[in-house]
Amino acid sequence: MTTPANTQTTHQQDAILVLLAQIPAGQVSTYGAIAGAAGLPGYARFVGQVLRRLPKDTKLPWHRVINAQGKLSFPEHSAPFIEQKKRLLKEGIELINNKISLKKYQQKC
DNA sequence: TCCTTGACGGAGA
DNA sequence: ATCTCCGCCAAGG
Repeated sequence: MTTPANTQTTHQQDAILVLLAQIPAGQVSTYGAIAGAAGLPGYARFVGQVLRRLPKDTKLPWHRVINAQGKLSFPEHSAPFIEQKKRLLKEGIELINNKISLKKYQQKC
């Protein structure tokens, strides 16, 4: 076989994508929570990098991932911010002052 | 190989 | 509750 060099992070990336697909509509998760669930505590930033690399036409619910503060990790005037907020509202997630109540919407499982 | 960047998180003022 | 600073880790220049 050809030397499978980079397997470690690649495998973890796949785990992150799987967890992302696990998030049901109407609920959200945080970068840190996904990282921890993937067995990578403290890798919140890495999760962000993985999502950033997702293709524009991905079927994965990337919009259900927010930061630990319950807010969207995009500038309020940016296009992705508007798009994410739009999708969340469409799923029945309530944003109060551009903030989401993790208490109510964060996936517990 | 070193420095900078980034869809983060948490503590402090 | 808002803002700033520091620590975290991987990827890119």
